[in-house]
Amino acid sequence: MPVPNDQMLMDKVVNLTKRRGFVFPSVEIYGGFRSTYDYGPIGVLLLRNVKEAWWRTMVQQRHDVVGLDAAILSPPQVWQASGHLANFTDPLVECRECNTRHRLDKLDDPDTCPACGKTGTFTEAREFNLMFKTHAGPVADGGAECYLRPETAQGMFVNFANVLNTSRKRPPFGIAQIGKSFRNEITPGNFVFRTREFEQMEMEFFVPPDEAQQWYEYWCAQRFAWYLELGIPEDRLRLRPHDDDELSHYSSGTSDVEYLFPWGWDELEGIANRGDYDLTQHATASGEKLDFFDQATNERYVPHVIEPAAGATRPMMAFLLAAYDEEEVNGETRTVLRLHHRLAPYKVAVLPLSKKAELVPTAQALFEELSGQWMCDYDETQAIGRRYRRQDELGTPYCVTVDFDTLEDQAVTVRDRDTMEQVRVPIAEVSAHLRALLS
RNA sequence: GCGGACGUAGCUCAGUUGGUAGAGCAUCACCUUGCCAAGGUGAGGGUCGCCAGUUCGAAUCUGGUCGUCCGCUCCA
Repeated sequence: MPVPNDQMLMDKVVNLTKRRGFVFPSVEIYGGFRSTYDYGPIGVLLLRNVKEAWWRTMVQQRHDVVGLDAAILSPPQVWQASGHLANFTDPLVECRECNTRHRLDKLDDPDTCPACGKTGTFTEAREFNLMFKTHAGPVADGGAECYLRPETAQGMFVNFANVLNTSRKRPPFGIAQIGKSFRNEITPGNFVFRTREFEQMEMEFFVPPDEAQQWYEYWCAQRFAWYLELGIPEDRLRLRPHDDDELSHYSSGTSDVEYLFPWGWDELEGIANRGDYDLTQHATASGEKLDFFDQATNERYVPHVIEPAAGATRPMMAFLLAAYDEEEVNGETRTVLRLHHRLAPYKVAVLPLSKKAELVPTAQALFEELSGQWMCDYDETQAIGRRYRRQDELGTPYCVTVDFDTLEDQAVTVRDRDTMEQVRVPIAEVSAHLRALLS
């Protein structure tokens, strides 16, 4: 039965993630800490799989993209050059009359509230810098000031020359990175959708200037297809070009991949044409040459950049919401996460039909063998039907059951999560059988 | 941050006019069963978000604080 994509679904999924150890609100024993979440035993597997699926398509399966893992702490010069110090600071005022908040720099009349039309009701303007500032070294004086990165992208720009000189790549080529970023969001919320500490999956693709538009279109299509391939239904996914007035300070063109969340369309990923903005800014600020000399054409140019920038936890949420399903089986509700096998926390669960002594050693040996290839679960408690339900809720695509016949025929039952069908497979062939299914 | 609503076991909730906490499900152990949330017997788990105050006495009243949700705003 289709589950309506509404607040009820959101509640069910959030509830499931807490109940089954996907996500916990941080530091609950101290009352919680706003806008931070911890990923539990199951959630850490799912989140890693989302990141691994991204890395696989963006780095592993490409000849033209290499990886990077840059530092989170960075000095003010980087953010001065990138424009974040100037553009990530919003002067905000609040209307005392109608309790709305506005960006002072976007108001036509700095004294009149656009919401209620009253004049002179604003509070003093307050600066909201979205970057976390801290101090490197033991003394917290001005000279030691540094920032937690608000995006991973600058690590790629700052290392552009390093990568160019060591990787034997030339435009068009990309640098990809997965890592934590930090933004002092005014209002976090919607579970893990907007948090102050979050994980990004970003790739900067450096291209000859005259190829920028075609690569921009290429990456829009490529990224859109990625979500479809991993199980997001087409009617809940769209590519939306930004209007001119919502473009970031660095972008000359941006499209968002959006998912139809229970609260409406919202962003999973942005694909931006950053032009030569970043490399030029860093070249000017640092005095280093950040360009490319093309021997074939005898031309020197500053590459333009196409940037697909995704969150990690937003897609994770979208995959969970899209995978959540309920169906009626024997008068009971069966909750099942129909996650793509590449995303499923556990690929296989090994379940001895009984925990009687004669079945356990065989089951455990099989578990040991399969665990060498995949993240597997092992469960011998309670009735078999209940254990299938537990695995269904975690999205485990295959269950392998060792039963009393196994002792005779040296074969086990492989049960499919989606169809609930079972096939008998000789123990010696289980590994290869599953490998084919999970490829 | 401002405005509104809310905060009792892992989950869903009871808790009467203030008298010092209960149920179902879940978890764990044992018995029974043996392929789709079976049955039985037990067990663990809550200073009622936290801190003060009023009171002989507060989960129940008051204040503060933390957190959650919605709106304003921001964004991967």
